[in-house]
Amino acid sequence: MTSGSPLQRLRTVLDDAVLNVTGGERPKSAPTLERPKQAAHGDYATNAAMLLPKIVGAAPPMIAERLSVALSEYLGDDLSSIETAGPGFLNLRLSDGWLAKALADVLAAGDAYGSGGAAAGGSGTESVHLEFVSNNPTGPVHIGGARGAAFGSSLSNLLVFHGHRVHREYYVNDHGNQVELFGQSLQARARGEEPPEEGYQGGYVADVAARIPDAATRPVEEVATEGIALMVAAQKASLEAFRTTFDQWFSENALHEPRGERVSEVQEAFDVLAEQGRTFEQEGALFLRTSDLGDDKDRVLVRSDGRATYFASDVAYHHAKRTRGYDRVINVLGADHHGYVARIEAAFEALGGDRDRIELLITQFVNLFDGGERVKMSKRAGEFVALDDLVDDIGVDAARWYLLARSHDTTIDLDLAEAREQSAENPVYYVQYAHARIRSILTRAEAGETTTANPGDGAVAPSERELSLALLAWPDEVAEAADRRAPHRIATYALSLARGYSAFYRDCPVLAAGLPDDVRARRLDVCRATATVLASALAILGVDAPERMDREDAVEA
RNA sequence: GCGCCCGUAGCUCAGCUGGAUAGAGCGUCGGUCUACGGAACCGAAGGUCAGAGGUUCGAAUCCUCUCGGGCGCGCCA
Repeated sequence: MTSGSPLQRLRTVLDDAVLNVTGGERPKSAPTLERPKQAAHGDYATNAAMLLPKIVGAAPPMIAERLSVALSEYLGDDLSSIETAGPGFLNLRLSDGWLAKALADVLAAGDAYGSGGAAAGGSGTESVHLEFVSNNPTGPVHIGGARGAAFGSSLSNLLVFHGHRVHREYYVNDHGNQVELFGQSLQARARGEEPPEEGYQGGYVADVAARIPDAATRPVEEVATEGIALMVAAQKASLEAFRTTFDQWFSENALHEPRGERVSEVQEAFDVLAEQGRTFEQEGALFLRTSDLGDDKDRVLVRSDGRATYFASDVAYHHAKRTRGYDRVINVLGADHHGYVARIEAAFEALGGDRDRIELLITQFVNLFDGGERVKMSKRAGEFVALDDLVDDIGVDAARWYLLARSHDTTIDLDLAEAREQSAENPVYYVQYAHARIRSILTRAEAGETTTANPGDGAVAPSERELSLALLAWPDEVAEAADRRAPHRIATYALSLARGYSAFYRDCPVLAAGLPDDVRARRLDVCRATATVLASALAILGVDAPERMDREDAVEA
C-alpha cells in the first residue's frame, strides 16, 4: 500500500491533500487521477475538488485552490505546475526530475513491473478455478472454442500476472447419449456406411474411425471410448499449438462413478441438495428447485426413467469445484450457453456456495469473413472452421490477437483476409514490430554503436514525456483489466504504447553520435522500459514478442 | 411471449462502476524523409455515440421506454 508504483505514490499524496482540506473526512468516491485527453490539461488531472463541496462547504474552484496549496507543499520540486480549470479540475504537471525517478522505479522492477497488484488492491489475492473451452469431445475444437481458448488462457495469464493463483480446467463431456451417438457414427464409417441421421457427419469421423483397430466389429461402447480418447488428445494438441494449456482435464463420466468407499460425486451432490431441502420429486422425476434462486423454472436432475440429466452432471461438477476449496470459480461459456447462467448460479447457491464467488462469463459468437465474404459454418455438415484451420490460415499470433482485441461480450466479425496480411495494416504485427525494433536498438547500444542521426537538443520531447507517462500507467491498466476480466484492454493498451513508441522514435534519436551520455542513457531507459512492458502485455495475450522480424516474411513489397 | 448480449466514423471496434473539445486500426484523400529496422512517419475529410424521456453541476457511460440485430428458452448434451 505504502510503496507501490510511482503513480500509486502520487495518489497517496493526493489523498493526503484531500484529508488535509477536509479535516480528515473522505469523499464517498475516491478522487480520480487520470491522464487528461488533452495535452493542454497537463500530465494528470484530478476531480477531487468536485467531490468535496458538501464536506468542505465551499465551491469546487475554491476547494481546488486549497488542494493546490497542499499539493504544492507536499510535492515540492516534483511538481512543475498546478492549475484549476473548468468546473473545478486540478491539472498537474510533474517535473522532469519526478519523471526520471519514476522511470528508475519502473526499470528497477524489471520484468515484474506492473505485476502483483492484487496483493495491494481491494480484494487481495485469490485462488481461482477457471473453466474454459469445454468443447464437446466428439469433434475438433471449433471457432467458438477458439475464442473461449484465447479468452480463457489470456484471462488466466492476466490474473496470474496480477497476483492471483489460477487452476485451469477443461470439462470433458464424455458422458451421455452423445457419446453413444459418436460411437455409432465411428462404427458406421468404419463399415463404409453413412452415420445415423442425428449422428456426426463431419469428415474427421472417418479419419478417427480409421485409427481405431477393428472399429467395424467391436462393441460400439469400446469404439466410442477410444474415439473420445483420440478426440481429446487431438483437442489437447490443437489447444497447445494455440498456446492454451490446462492444469486438469476433468471427466464428466468420472462424476458418476463411485470413488472407493465414497459414493459418486453426483450422488454426494444430490445428498447435499436433499439435506438443504432444495430437491423434490414429481411425476417420478427428481427436480432441483432453482426457481427459488432466480431461475425461470425448476430443473430436472433425474428423469422419470431413472437416468440423470446433463444438468445433474453440471451440479455435481460445481459441487466438486466448491469442495476443492477455491476462493473463486470462473466459468467461461459460449454465447449459446447463456441460458444456463441462471440455473448454474442457482445450483451453486443451493449447494451452499456464495453467489459472489462464482462468475459465468459469456463469450459472444465469431463471424468469419474472407475478403468481405461470409465464411459459412455448418456443424451438421461438418464444414465448420476448426481451430486448426484458423491457425493454419492466419497464424497463432494474429488469431489470438483478433480474438482478444475485443471485449468478450461483443460479437466479432473477423475478416481472415485482413488478419493474414503480414504488414503494418495488421495491428498485431505493428506491436510486434515495435518490440523487435527496440530490441534491435538495445542490442546495438550494448555494442556501443552510434549513428549519424541528428542528435537534436536532448531535451525531454513531448513524445518522450507521453511515452513515459504511458509506461507509468501500466500497473493500473493491469489491475483494471484483471478486475474487469477484460484482457482486451491489454491489447488496446499495447497498441497505443506501440504508437507512442513510434512517436518517440521519430523525435528522439537514441544512438546518435554527439548525444550527451546522460541523454543517451535516459532514452535507452525509456526504450528498455517500453520493451519490457510490451513484452509483458504480449505475454498476457499469448502473443509472441519477437527479438527480430525478418523482412522476407512479408507477403508483398 | 420471456431472458441474455449488442447498436459509437465508410468498415471492424475501443471508451461504459459519469467528468473538460468522443478515440484507434483499416479504408479514402494529401504529404514527409540519407531511414537508430520504411513492416515508418505527418496531416485531412469523416460521428445529432440507434431514438425518446429521466437522474445532476456534468451522460456515449446510470434509469425507463421504443426501434433494430444476434443468441437462448427440452425429463437433449
